Amino acid sequence: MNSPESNRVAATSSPSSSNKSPPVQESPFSNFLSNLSPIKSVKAVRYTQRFLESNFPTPPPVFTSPRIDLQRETGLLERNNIDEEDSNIREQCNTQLNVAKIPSLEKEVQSCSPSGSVDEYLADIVEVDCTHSAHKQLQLANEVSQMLQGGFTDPKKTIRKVDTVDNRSSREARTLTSSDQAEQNLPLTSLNLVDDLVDLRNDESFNVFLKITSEDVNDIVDPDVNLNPALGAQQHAAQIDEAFEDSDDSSRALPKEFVKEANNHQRGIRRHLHFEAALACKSVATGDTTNSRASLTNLKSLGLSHIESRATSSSGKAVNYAQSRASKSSFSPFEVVRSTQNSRNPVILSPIPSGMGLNLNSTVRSVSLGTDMFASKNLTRYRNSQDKVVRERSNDSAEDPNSNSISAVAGTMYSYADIDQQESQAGVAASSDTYPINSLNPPCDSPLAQTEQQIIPCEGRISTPQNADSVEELNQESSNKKRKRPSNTSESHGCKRCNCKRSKCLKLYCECFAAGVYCVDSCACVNCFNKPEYEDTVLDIRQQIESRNPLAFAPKVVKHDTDSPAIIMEAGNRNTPSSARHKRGCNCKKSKCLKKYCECYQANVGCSDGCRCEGCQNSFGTSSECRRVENPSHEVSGKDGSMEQFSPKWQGLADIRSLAHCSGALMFASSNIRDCSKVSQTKLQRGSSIQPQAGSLQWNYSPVILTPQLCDSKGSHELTSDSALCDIMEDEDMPEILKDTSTPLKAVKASSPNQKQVMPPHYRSDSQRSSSPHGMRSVRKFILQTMPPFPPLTPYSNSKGRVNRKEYDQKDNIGNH
DNA sequence: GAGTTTGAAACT
DNA sequence: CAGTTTCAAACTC
Repeated sequence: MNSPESNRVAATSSPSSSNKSPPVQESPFSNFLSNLSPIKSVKAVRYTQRFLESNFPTPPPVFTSPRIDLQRETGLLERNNIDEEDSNIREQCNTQLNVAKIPSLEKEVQSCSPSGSVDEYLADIVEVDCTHSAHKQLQLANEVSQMLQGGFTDPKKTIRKVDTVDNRSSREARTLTSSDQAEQNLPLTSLNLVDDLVDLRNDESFNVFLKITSEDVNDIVDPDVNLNPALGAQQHAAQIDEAFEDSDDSSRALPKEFVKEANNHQRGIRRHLHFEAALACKSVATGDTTNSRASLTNLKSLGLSHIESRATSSSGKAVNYAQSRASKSSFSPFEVVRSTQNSRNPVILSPIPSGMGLNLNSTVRSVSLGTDMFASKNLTRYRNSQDKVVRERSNDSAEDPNSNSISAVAGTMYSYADIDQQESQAGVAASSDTYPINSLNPPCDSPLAQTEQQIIPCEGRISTPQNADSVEELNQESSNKKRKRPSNTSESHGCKRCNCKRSKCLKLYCECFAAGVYCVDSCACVNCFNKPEYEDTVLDIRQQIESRNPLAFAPKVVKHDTDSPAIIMEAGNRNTPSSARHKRGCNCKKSKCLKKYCECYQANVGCSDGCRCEGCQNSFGTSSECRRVENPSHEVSGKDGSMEQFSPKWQGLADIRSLAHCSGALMFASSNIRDCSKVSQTKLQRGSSIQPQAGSLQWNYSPVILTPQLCDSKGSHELTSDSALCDIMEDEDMPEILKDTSTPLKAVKASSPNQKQVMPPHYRSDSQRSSSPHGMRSVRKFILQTMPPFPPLTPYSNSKGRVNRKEYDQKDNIGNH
């Protein structure tokens, strides 16, 4: 093999310990994984410790030693904050028992946050959340559960360590970690541990443990449910639903739909999460802990809620708090997770399900989140699920959206997750469906899929009821689609299913890999290494690819930023996102950009000057008058000189977006960004009532069409605000990386920074907003996520660019009028 | 379902 | 950086 990965593997020669080899392949990768296993071990140890600490306020004194030893063994020094976290956990354990303090605690955490800017921005959200302590309480419990769940990625070695310390603790730790069935498949050295875990499931003590974890919550979760791998997702949902009904806390009672939806959703998200977690771990392994805040930013860009940001910004206090709350949580995360782990699907089950998209790939990797990152992820997941539930509930009650935002139920999601790979796949599709959009092209399939996944993963999980329905349909269908790529259906359902034969799904040829998701069982790929078991390999390959092209995993389609709420509103009926453009542009020769060979066409975006296509007849984006203004000649004869005046903007925008993704970590480092977020938030709120719809592009960098309204006074107003934002962002603290206009195409020549400044809060699921008043809040989160993408292209972020922008708008107005 | 076409990705 | 090869999706029959 000449492939990079093969070379790498060769370089790292260690005896293959893999008991689980890829379908056909033997295992150079196993060796690779084995070499990387220490990283996992460290991570697992840490989380195990956390778990123990949270459930046992006085952790075994010996416990720290193994960890330290492990660190030494692995040579990982990224644990600088472990002690800090430990102290935080202990400290919080003493105070967290009081549920009433939860809201205040979070606030406190915020105040303590070094980041300041972001935290401040989030503060208002917290306040809202605090008003609903009941939901919050449940939320925290779920968060803890999820965190615990996600934290134990590689329990095997960790458990070993723990066993030596404390049998009881280790036992419990196992329970937690055993949740991942996938682990059994991992080519890790401590395989025997897996067996123990399996046995543990049937062990009485295990049930006891589960019971203990759930006692505080009135035994909401039935251990049997969780332990029964055969249970279908609906069964789990039903059982959990019963649990809720039984719960004394009315706030915990959730509609079954919520649970089911959450379940489906979770499964869908799972694929995405793998990478995230892996990336986080990878970052940790690299020892880059200098910019946890930036990492947090990345997470946010992936859809993290403000909770996460709080947690991370506060040096993981929030997380620790959540963990400490684990014992108190109404839902035992472990239980839930365990049920998932018992599922048949070894591959899909991810120790660290995360709701984030892959954009972490580029961003997270560069900046290690360390422990905080995982915690943040978990929190994010949890919160998203909560949002989802809340939203559904709000449909019935139409109450304050914000208040619901934190209601806790999310934790239940995991109990349903991953009955098997098929379901998992369906879940992915579901998650995709949940993405904003009325997908003409479901997120996962179109080139946008990548973008969507990267940006909205978490958001997408907040699915609307109809999404849940579609999810169920997908689940049913998925079983029949396995190993067969459904013609035109995979895309329609927003689920990526590759068919790779020779790339091992470790190249961008693979849609799954390119989209930053793991392949699922329904994929027809051969010798696939794009699976959680090989996350190290995947991450390594990804790094290699990114080393060649930092934007390789950036969204291929970027949206034009002029979409203010008003614009979005106006553009709601459009399905030809003229405002979106392909990052690099296509290079079509024969398809005339009228077939899906063309990435622009596939993404439902119009070609731009960045494209090098011949005989372009791309109809996307040309239907709108603005599009014609933008490129009068493009529609008929393809690109020509006439586009020049506008095309650079698009390209520049795209590039900026991409850069933002790659350097998203840097975003939050700047306090200015916070300001921008605020502004954007304002905009968003104004447009929160928008009914979006239309094409798949709407979400994410959704291609908002430049409608006449876009150009009118409203648009101008927005632009003005944007300009202000631009000024702010330009002036200070802009990381060089963001300033760097270099892109593969280097197309950002004269693009106006203003274009980018406008936050597109709407790429979030429009359906979500339309269906729920929560949309506003969601948008807010999204803003936090996406604000980073507006780095000023230094040379061009000047006033001139703004002028150009205005001119552009004026043209649009003229063209429309 | 097999074969062809196509263009992105990877390679040289 | 351009040309070539590889690859897998899209498409056709």
